[in-house]
Amino acid sequence: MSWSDAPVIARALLEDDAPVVAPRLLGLVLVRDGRAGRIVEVEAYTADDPASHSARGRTARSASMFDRAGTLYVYFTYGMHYCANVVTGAVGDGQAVLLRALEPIGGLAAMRRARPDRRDRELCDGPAKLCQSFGLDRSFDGADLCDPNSEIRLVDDGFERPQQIATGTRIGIREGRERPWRWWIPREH
DNA sequence: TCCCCGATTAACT
DNA sequence: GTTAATCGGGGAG
Repeated sequence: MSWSDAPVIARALLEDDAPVVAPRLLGLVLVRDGRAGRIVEVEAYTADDPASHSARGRTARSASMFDRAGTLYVYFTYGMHYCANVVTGAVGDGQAVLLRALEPIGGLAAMRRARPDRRDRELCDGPAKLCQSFGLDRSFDGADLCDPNSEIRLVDDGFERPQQIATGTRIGIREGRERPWRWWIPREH
């Protein structure tokens, strides 16, 4: 099945705690405006987690992180970058999975235009890079990834489950390092 | 109101 | 390995 006619995932797949959902997302496909990328690296964040934006309760920035599973949470950081998350759990939980890296599988031309002079493998190999390639900003915050008519969607193209999943410490955080809440599909090479 | 710093990236040495 | 870029969030006062 091609990603272009693949169905959106069932919301129930996301209605569990972020550390449970995160490895589940590996291999699924993010689709927006003719662009598609297979999820190859994720991190989990929860409300009782000092590294999470939801740790100190709901704020204007993190509000969508407390919405229902399948909501897209996009935040702005370092004065120039956006990062995208898939909200999980129940309404009010404040849990999400950060999309850290995708493998570009469709709409490469549009991605190259969004990130000129980069190698293809550098189009989506970072949380802010994938947002650049997909043109994501705060206007996408709150979108529903499980709505088949949504501008941005999460689909399952039948890709076989990854044979190997690696896990380890999350990147770029100070507190919460004892939680091995990063998962990725090891690069074939 | 002020001030510090970040779930990053790219361009250095 | 180090560091500048760049600015909004949110805690402190």
